[in-house]
Amino acid sequence: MLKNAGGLHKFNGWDRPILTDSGGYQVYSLANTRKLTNEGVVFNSHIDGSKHSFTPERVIDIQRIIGADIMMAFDECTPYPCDYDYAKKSMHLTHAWLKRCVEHDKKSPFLYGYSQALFPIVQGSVYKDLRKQSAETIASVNAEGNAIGGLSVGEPHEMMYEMTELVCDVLPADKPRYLMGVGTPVNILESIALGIDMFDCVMPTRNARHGLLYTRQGVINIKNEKWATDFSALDEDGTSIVDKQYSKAYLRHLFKAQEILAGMIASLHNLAFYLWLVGEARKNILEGTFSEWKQSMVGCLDTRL
RNA sequence: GGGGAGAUACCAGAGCGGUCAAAUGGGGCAGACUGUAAAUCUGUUGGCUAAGCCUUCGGAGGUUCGAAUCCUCCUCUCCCCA
Repeated sequence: MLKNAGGLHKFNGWDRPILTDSGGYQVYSLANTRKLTNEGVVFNSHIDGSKHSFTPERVIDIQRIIGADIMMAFDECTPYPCDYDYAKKSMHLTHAWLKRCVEHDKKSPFLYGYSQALFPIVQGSVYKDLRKQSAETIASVNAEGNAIGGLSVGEPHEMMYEMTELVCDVLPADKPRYLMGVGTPVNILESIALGIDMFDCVMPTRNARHGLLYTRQGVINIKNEKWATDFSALDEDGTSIVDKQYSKAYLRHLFKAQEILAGMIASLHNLAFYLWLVGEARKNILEGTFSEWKQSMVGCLDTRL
């Protein structure tokens, strides 16, 4: 399935795949309100306080029903910092849950006439031996693609890159390597250089809602006063429809007026920028110019405009 | 015409003799955000030759060691009655 992801393949009857997460990240982000056992996780709804539980089996069932083309295994995303003993214990828990996910996945039939891939997730915090061991375990599952979790949770970038590189050396190169939760435009380019093929992140949309725009010249905080009377296009080089349609001053006004449209326009812009960025990366890889191109991009992307 | 209430920083609004450059909201300015409990959170918001000093609480006087706080007059707002 994924080998055809370039074009001809139809996914869930549409032309774009659906990817669902397992809830593993909620185990991390809802740390205050959940109870974790070997069986799974119990947590209270923030909406009405009702109890809910995630187990590896249940998480597969849910993703089946959603019909995701790529389902994620249930894991525990450890926080940073995380002491070695806990990281080790947690990694083994994630591996045990993975086994249950895989078994349950095999047992349960596809519901909508197309197959669903199940990606396992490497853990191991920032410890090299754990990361290596986890990557080997994950690779041995022989899934259609492999994910790296537990990074971009507050550790220094250098550490994140070091772990990514180490894990990429173990995970098969002929299957997608998916770095979960990353990241900034620079993070993405650096990670591609280390062998990553897939990403997902809240950054382009959440930061857009908060007024941060990514461009190839650098980062704009559109809420800043300096844009108040700048009536130039949102992004002269932008590829999305909003980029030339709206001015910086207008978007700033929408933010100041707390118009919901502000977050929508900014999100469209950032998403288009991310798409352009990885598209360029792909092009440069194919042309053998990725390294130089990345070098030239990284210099600008972090600039504050 | 008679009676009453009040004027505080950009706005609203506490404070009612010293611990007040003045609570708290809002607004302004800036920052954070990385498998989305996130249209969220944080800092800052009189001026300077800044651990100190200077000018602020409608205006002008006064009382006091000391006033945004007490007294007198003035100006202006709002409410009730006629």
